[in-house]
Formats: sequence, C-alpha cells, structure tokens
Amino acid sequence: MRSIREKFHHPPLILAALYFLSMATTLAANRIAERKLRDRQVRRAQIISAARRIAELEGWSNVTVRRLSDEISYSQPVLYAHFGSREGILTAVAIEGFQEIGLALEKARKRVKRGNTVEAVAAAYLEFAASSPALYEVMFSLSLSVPFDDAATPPEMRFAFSQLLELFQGQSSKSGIISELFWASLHGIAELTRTKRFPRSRQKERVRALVEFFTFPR
Amino acid sequence: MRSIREKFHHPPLILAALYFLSMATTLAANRIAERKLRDRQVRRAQIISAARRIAELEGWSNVTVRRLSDEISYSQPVLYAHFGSREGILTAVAIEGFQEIGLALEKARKRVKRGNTVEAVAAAYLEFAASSPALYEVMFSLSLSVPFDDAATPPEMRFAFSQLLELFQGQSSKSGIISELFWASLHGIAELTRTKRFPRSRQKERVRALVEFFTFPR
DNA sequence: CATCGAATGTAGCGTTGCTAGATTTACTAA
DNA sequence: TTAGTAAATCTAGCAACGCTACATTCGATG
Repeated sequence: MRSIREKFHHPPLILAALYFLSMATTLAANRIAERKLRDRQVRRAQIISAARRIAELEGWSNVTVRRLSDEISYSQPVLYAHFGSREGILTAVAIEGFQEIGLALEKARKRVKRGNTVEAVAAAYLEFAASSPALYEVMFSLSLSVPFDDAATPPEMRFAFSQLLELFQGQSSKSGIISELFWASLHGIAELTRTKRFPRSRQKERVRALVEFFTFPR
Repeated sequence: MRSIREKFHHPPLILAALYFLSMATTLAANRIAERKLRDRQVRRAQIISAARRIAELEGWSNVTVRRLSDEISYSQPVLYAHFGSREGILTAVAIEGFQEIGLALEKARKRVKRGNTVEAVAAAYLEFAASSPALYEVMFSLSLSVPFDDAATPPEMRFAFSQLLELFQGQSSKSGIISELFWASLHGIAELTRTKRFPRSRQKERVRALVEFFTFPR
C-alpha cells in the first residue's frame, strides 16, 4: 500500500503553504459558524421576547406567527426553522417562565434568614403569577406537558419545583406530599385569582391562612 | 266619537263565529310556538352534548363550528342563531359543568352522616375533575369569566361555590377565607393532575393530607 | 291558493398555522 | 476576480378556521 506522500508527491513548500491556508480558512469558517450561531440565538430570543410582550399586552390569541414574523422583520418560515410550530414557541416561553419562577423562589428562600421562609416563598410565587399573568398562564395551559418526574421533563421545571420541595424537606415523613399540596394551593390561588374568581382584595388574608396551615410544628 | 260597534256593524252571529275562530287559531299558534321552543331547546342541548363529547374524546381544538354543525346535521348559521359565537357554546358547556359539580358536591355533603364531610366533598370534587377533564378544563379556561361575587355571575357558579362555603360555615371567624383556600387547593390538585404534573398514583395520600389540614379542631 | 315572515342553506370573506418551491445570499474554490 | 454551491430566506399558496351577507326554502295565515 502506497503512502499518500508517494501518491501525491509535492514539494514541501507547497505542502506547507496549503497547510497554513487550510488552517486560515478553517479558523475563518469557525468564526463565521460562531457568528451564525450567535445570530440564531439572538433571533430566537427576539421571537420569545416578542411573544411574551404581545401575550402580556394583548393576550395569547394575538400571538400569531405572522405577527411575530412582522415583529422580528423576517418571513414566517424563519420562525419554523427555529421552533417547529407555534406551540413550540409557546413551549419555549413556558420554559423560560419556569426558569424565572425557579430563580425567584430560590432567591426568596435563601434571602430570608429569620422570619417565615414558607411565607416568603408563597409571596414570591403569587407575586410572580400576578405580575406576569400571561406567562404564568402558558406555563400551565400547555397540553404537551410531560409528567413532572419524567426523564423528558425540562430541568427548568424540575428546578422550580425543587425549590418548593426543599421547603419541607425532612420536616415530616410525608414532606413530598406536603410539598405537592403546598404547590397545588399556590397554583389554585394564582389561577383563581388570574381568572377573576377570587377578588385580589383578600389576597393577603389568603396568604396568611395558607402560611398558617403549612408552618410546622402545628 | 262613534263606537266601534257603530263603525263596523255586523250581526251578532258573525261576531261570535269570528271570536271562536280567533280563539282556535290563537290556541293553534300557541301550540306551534311551544313546539318550536321545544325544538330549539332540543337542538341547543344537542349542540352542547356534541361539544362535550368531542371535547372529551378529541380535545377542545377539535370542537369546531363546522364539526358541530355536521354532528347535528344543520348548517353553521344555525349554531350562531343559538349561541352568538363559538365561545358562547363553550360558555354554555362550562355553565352546565358548574351546575353538575354543584349538584355532585351537594350530594356528597348531604349524604355523609357520620364520617368526614370535608373528605367526602374533596373526593367528589376531584372525582368530577378526573372523570370529565375536558369539561373541567373549559370551566376554568374561559377568559370571559366574571368576578365570582359579581351580580352577573351565573347562579350555577355561585351554587357550586356555596357548597364549599357551607362546609366551614361558622367554624371559624375566617370561614370565608378557609373556603377559598379549600377550593384553591382542590383546584390546584385537579389542575396539576389534569396537566400531568402530579402522578395519579399518590392522589389518595394527597387527599388524606388535605383533609387533615382542613378538618377542625386542629 | 297566495302571501309573507321565519327558518335554513349556500357561498364567501378574512385570518390562521403551516409548507413547497423559487430566489436570493453568503461562502468556497479555481 | 469569478464561477459554482450550499445555506438562508422569501413568495405564494393550501386547507381549515370563525363568522356572516345573502339567497332560498318552508310553513303558518288570511
């Protein structure tokens, strides 16, 4: 078997030149690829941001693919290159929402030294839901939701729920159930408030009663 | 001023005949009008029923006006004569849902003589939500919802919530708040279960813990 | 039987999510 | 520089949607 050197026999100088040239083009190609990736991410963020803004101001029904493509000054198919469907866009927004509420709950939980941690987290949760109702809505209205302890569950979701889990960790033999119940109560309050079933006026009393229930020892 | 008798002077016999004739036609017209009203109500019920069936089997996105008009073998405009819009149909279904859950809760509350009433009502609530997920979904996903203690609130809604209110009536100074919290917890559990955030497997434990929280004296 | 209003259907408008194919743009290589 | 190629982007259109103006049919009435 003949070597490559033998098969294509060039003077060393030319080989070296070709080497540097290829290195140069490779580096340039890398830089270009990186820039393209950055552009993609920027556009992706623009789409998500526009969707959130329109949803909060005019409701999710006004978040159409055409409207979004207008907002970012691209044609519709570009959106489908980023997210496979309209639902894909909503999913991306929802995941961003889970990340944000997770961080907000973590912050509330860690910041409070003395005083009631449960109360701080509850307040942070309801504050999040009240200040971004459309975002909160899409986080829970998505039918494509996977089971929460599934392997396919986005880590942002798990992180958010883990903040509630840690609140009651080890306080009871049923801390898992307690956490679920706490979450359900918060979600119920948030949702019934958002859909105007609960008047906002009594919100403080509701939180106070809720905290009383979930503060141990009973 | 001349009397009518004077103006249109007919022999008494003719007047009597006209009288009976008009009575007969009036009665016939009444019967016809009643039949038309019945037909209307039957069709209205058919529409609502078809909407519920399709929603439970294939989801609300498959409940289109064309599909419904197919199901009842009428053209689309007929649906718009009954309900002003697609949303009107969903609202009618939702109200039917509130009526049914109200009756189910009342039944659970009154049937239980000894044993925990709170537990019976909680179980009935979650059973309703689990057995008709699409119905439960539309009851709370409607954005046109009016405030719950508003004058425009449908009586079916108020009746349903009143069943929860009476559970804690007079048991505490804050029985109103307690009721709201109880409802929120149930709604949160129902919703997080429906959207697959909670596994159904631990539902019994959740209910047990919930009942423990809301059973007095503490 | 003729009439006239109510009931119902036909057909179409504007908008939606989505996509196939044309076209332009941006990079590579001679 | 220039030709060629692959990626990026747009144009244009489909089917289905909610909804409605208008034509048509039907049925009660005089």
